[in-house]
Parts: sequence; C-alpha cells; structure tokens
Amino acid sequence: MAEPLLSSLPAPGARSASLADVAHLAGVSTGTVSRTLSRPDMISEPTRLRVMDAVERLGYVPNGAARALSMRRTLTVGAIVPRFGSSSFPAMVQALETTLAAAGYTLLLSAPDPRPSYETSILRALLERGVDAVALLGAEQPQQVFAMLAANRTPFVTMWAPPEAGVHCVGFDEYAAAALVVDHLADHGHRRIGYIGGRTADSERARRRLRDLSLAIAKRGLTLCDDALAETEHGFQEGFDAMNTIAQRQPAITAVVCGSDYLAAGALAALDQAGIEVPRRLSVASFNDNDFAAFLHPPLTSVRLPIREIGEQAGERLLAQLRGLDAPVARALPVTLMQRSSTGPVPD
Amino acid sequence: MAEPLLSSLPAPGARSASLADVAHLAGVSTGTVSRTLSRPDMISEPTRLRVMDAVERLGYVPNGAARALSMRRTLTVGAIVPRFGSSSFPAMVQALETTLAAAGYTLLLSAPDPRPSYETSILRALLERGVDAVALLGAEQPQQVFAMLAANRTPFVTMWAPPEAGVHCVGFDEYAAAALVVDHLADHGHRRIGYIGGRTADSERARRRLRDLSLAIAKRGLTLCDDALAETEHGFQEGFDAMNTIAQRQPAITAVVCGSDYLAAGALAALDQAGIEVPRRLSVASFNDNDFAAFLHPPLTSVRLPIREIGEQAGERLLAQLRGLDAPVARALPVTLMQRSSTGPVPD
DNA sequence: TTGTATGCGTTATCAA
DNA sequence: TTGATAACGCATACAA
Repeated sequence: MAEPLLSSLPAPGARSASLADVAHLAGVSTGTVSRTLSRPDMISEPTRLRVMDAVERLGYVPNGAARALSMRRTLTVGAIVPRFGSSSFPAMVQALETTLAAAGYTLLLSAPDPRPSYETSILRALLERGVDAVALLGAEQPQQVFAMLAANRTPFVTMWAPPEAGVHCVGFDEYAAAALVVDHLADHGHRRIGYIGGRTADSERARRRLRDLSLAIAKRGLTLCDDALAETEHGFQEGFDAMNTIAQRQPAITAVVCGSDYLAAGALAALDQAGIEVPRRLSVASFNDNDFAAFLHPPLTSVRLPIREIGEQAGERLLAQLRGLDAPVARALPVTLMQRSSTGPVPD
Repeated sequence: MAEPLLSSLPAPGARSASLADVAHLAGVSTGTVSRTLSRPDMISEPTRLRVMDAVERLGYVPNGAARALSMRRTLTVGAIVPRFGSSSFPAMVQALETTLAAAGYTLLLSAPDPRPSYETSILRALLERGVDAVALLGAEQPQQVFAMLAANRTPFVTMWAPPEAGVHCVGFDEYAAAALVVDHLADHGHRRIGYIGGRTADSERARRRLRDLSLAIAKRGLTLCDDALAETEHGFQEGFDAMNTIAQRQPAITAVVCGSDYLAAGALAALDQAGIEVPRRLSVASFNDNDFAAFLHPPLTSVRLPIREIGEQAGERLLAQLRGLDAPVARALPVTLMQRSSTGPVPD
C-alpha cells in the first residue's frame, strides 16, 4: 500500500558513498579524506572544510569492514551471554557496555541457546567477526572455548564464573556471600534451613553456591535440610513451583534461602498462596542479583551481589589487555548484606 | 603469577592463518579453498579432503571483515535497545535473536544511554559496522534516524513503537489492552481509578497509553482521578515512590492501574508497607510486559502484552525485507487478559 | 600539507 | 573442477 521510504537524499540508483566519492567531490585524494576524518589537525583549514562539506552532502558513512581489514582491528568486543532474558545479566551487560563505550569500543552480544557446546559456534561467529576481545558471562565454558581464544590470541575475561587458572576473571567472594546469609539467620535463632538454587548438575556456579552455603551452615552448627532442598532453573515460575514442592513435604525448617531474586519472588508468591506467613512462620533470605529483592513482599533479607560492579571491572580488565597490560588477574569484589526486613526469629 | 594460556596450537609468533596460508599448505589456490568452505559440492573429493585437513591444522578462522567487504553484506542485524536492563526488552531481544539466528543472522546490540539524540550516533556506529538491517526497540526515534536509514537503504523495523507511516512496525493494539483492563475493573464495580505510568513528556508511547486508557475509561463512564495520577520512569523504586505519593493524597479511588510489572511491584510494596490491603481496600491491575506480574504478591489482574511475539514477528519482518519482500507492514498483535486474582469488588 | 600506491583477506568472474 | 585475477573500501608508508 504505502510507498517505500525513499527520501531523495542519496543518489537515486546507486550504492552508498565511498571515500573515493568524497575525494572526487571535494577535489582531493582519498588519502586526504581519510586523514581529514581521522586526524583533522594534520589538514589545512580550507581543505578540511571542503572535505567535510562533501562528506555532509554525500551522507558518507565509513565502511567498517574495509577499515577493519586495513587496520586489523574492529574496536568491537564480543560478549557471550547465556540466559539473556533472566536474572542479573542485563545489568552486568549494561555496565560492561558503558565501560567499553567510554573507550570507544562497541559491544557485540551473543546469546547462545542452551544446546550443549553451542558456545563454541557462538564464539566462532564472534571471532569471524573479528572482535578484539571477548567477555564470557558466568557460563560454564567448555575447555575448547579457552583453546579457541588462545589459538586466536584474543584477550578475554570471565565474569561471575569459576576462575580458571591464569585467566582474567571478575567475580565476588561466593563464600563470603553465603556466610553473610547464614550468619544473619543464625543470629536470629534459625537452626534448620532450606535452599532453592540452580541445578548443580548443569552449573559449576550452582555447585559452588551450594557447597559454600553448606560450609557456612556447618561452620555455624546449623542444618541444611535435605527435604527442603530444591534445584531448578532460574525464574519466577520455577521458584514458585520449587517452593510448593518443598512446602508439600512440610519440612521442619524455619528459613529458606533463595539463589536469586526471581526464585525468591516465586517462592514468596507460593508461600503467600499457601497461607504460610512470612516471616512469622518462615523466614526467606536471598542472594540479590537484580536490585529488586528489596521490593518484594514481604521485604526480605538479602545479600546484594555486586553485579554492576562486575560489569565495570570486567570492562576495565578487557581494556587493560587491549592496551597490552595483560597480566591475568582474578578479582573478587566484596558483597554486602541488605537487611530491610524483620527476618523472623524462630517461631515459638 | 600464572603463565598466560598459550597452547601450542598456533605458530608461535605469527598472526592467524589466512586463506592463502591454507591454500599454500593444501597445495591449491585460494579460490579453491574459498569454494571448499562455501560450496563443498563443487569440489572434488580428494581436493576437499586436503583442504579441510589444512584448515584443521592451521585452525583457520575466516576473516569476516574481508568477507563483508567482498560480499557487501555482513549477515548481521543491529538492534537499538533503550533502557536495556529493565522491563520487557530482554525478552523481546531474545525472541528477535532466536528468529534471526535461525536464518543465519547475528544480532548486534547497542544500548544508548538516555542522552537526547544519542540514538543517531548509535545508529551511525551500527551502519559503519555494516549491519544489513536494524531493529528499533520501542524508542522515540528522532526523525533523523529514519532519514539516516533511508539514506543508507537499510531495512528496518520498529518494535512496540508508534507506527510511522509506511514503516515496518510490529506492536499490539494498545487501545484493546487499555479496554481490557478498564472493562475488567468496571465489571467489578470500580468507578474511580488511578494510574501510574511513564512520562508523557518523554515518550509517545506513554502518551498513547494514557490517552487510550482515558478513552476506555470514558467509554465505560468511569473516572480517571487527577489526584491519583503519576508519571515516572519505569522501575521498582519508581513505582514504590509513585504509589506513596498518590497514597498520601488519599484520593477517592478503588483501583490503580500500573503501566508495567516493575511499577506494579513497587506499588504493591508501597501499599503493603502503608498497611493498605490489596485488593480489599484497593485493587491493582497492570500491563504485564514481563511475565512476572502474575507472581507478584498479591496476585494482580494484568493484561499480558505479547512481548516475545513482537520479537519474533519483528525478526520475520526483517528477514522478509532482506529477502526483498519489503512491502511495509504495520502489524498489531492481540493482547489477552490474565486474571489470576480476586480483583476486589468495590469495598463497602 | 597533500598525493600515490600498496596491502588487508575474501569472493567472484573468467579462462583454462 | 581448478587457477589466476580483479574488485571491495580504507589506512598508511612513502614521495612530492
């Protein structure tokens, strides 16, 4: 029905303008145009003006592929982001993007679906696109990924992921986070607690989280109750279902720890629906990876994970490598306890 | 401390292998190698094997920049995503990514910060990178953006954004969504209602949302109360604050409509903290853009917006254009009412 | 300060 | 089926 949008700006039947076109129109050489755009200070005022005018009139946009081919770099950083839509990754990515953008780099995102070892084909796509560096977001990366990166001499950093030996890695102290939650609960008199977290079979991070929690619990002489343990994907629905499953078993617990905001939200909804009052009959604590745990009803005690900070620091690590300062660093950021609630003392 | 990961795969002090290297090792021409990789069926078996072997041994990865330069396309689609971290965009992006990936395209994401007209520089970066098409996610795009796209003959689609005349656009029927909420509330006897939504000064979408809601409200003979109206950014904190502000005025309303999940979550937290029972004293309804409104406490009535579907359809529109079938289409997806709660009847 | 010419790694055209 | 070779658009070393 409607005509295609053809504003009359570009020459009616041609492809977009090139350096040569600009040079021609301005009556100079391509080299001069190139320099005018990249280092204007090396060009005389009158020439510069003529060139800029031609650029303007032609609506010239440089061809990045040609530039990349010539310069052997793309000013692009690739990021591999599993489970893009959920949890804390968006915030991490945004922080990363901002940090890199400040240095002139653009972020190229890829979200692999969970097919096993699909990461390598994603990584391959990134490498073919000539990314100058790669950020690995909290994924379980097959060893082959690191091999490919090494083979291509591509700088990279892992974010919120198990630190590999000698690899740039930015995360936080997982044990400290677990201890923070456990100490808080113990201080309020809780002895027997449950846990809803990620699948330990699928994720090294989930394994560490559970392990650290167990350690912290043992250290304080508490009990992690087997019948109040659930492993699931991350999400509202999943937290809801997991909490229902646990509640059916009527375990003898007074507190539940949730691995993420989404799980906590789902769990709280399930408890509410089941008429189990929080925190009077059951306290809920969580690892807050999304800055919204604080707004859940009822307010929960949560450990704020430094998500945004991870993104920033990872960006800086990447930039350091791109500048040639690439001593591998594993950096652990501090965690803090956000206590907005009257986490219940043990009920009678 | 640790040695850098240098597996012995690549030649110790060289840059990565090129077609020529592979050709040399396999004893064929570069043309043959190129064809072997792109159309193996046109190559004799023995040659093919020799080439593949060389590829393997050198760990050859094609140079995308060179390919793009030669082929004049990148198999890349750019997306401009405002307010990356919040609300419904991640789900939309993921759906878009999946749809495009199935057709061999990669998505290149850019998240402009809210600086005005920053979009044009973002778009410029995308165009320089040679994206074959662009997806505009629900942003207010300055007219200049469309001009740039037209000048570059770059296919594009707007998602969940005001339809521009003659432009590919995928959204949903905003008025129908508003009417769904209003009818539901009216059917439960509510007469006077409030609204927490986006800033109408900043966003055409917010303006339409408010306008449609007003229309639907008028049509049912209800009243949208001025003193129960709040405009704000989207987010938990913002919804929390807005609800508090409204509550202080003690408006004579029995229901509040929230523009998004995040706002609704914040509003519910505020009501809870203020001791205002939902839905006994105040009903809350929302536009559910994130599939989690249903899990909020207490459950709310919400209109599910077809976020994922927008992403899918937008991807398909883009692909259609890339294949040359580019009759502009404005597509409106249906909306549905999710009623999980006992949206309160009017209290006494 | 400006112009010339070469290389970047592919794809594609045209012969062989 | 394969090989040589010309684009592709830009940056840059070298000349002027």
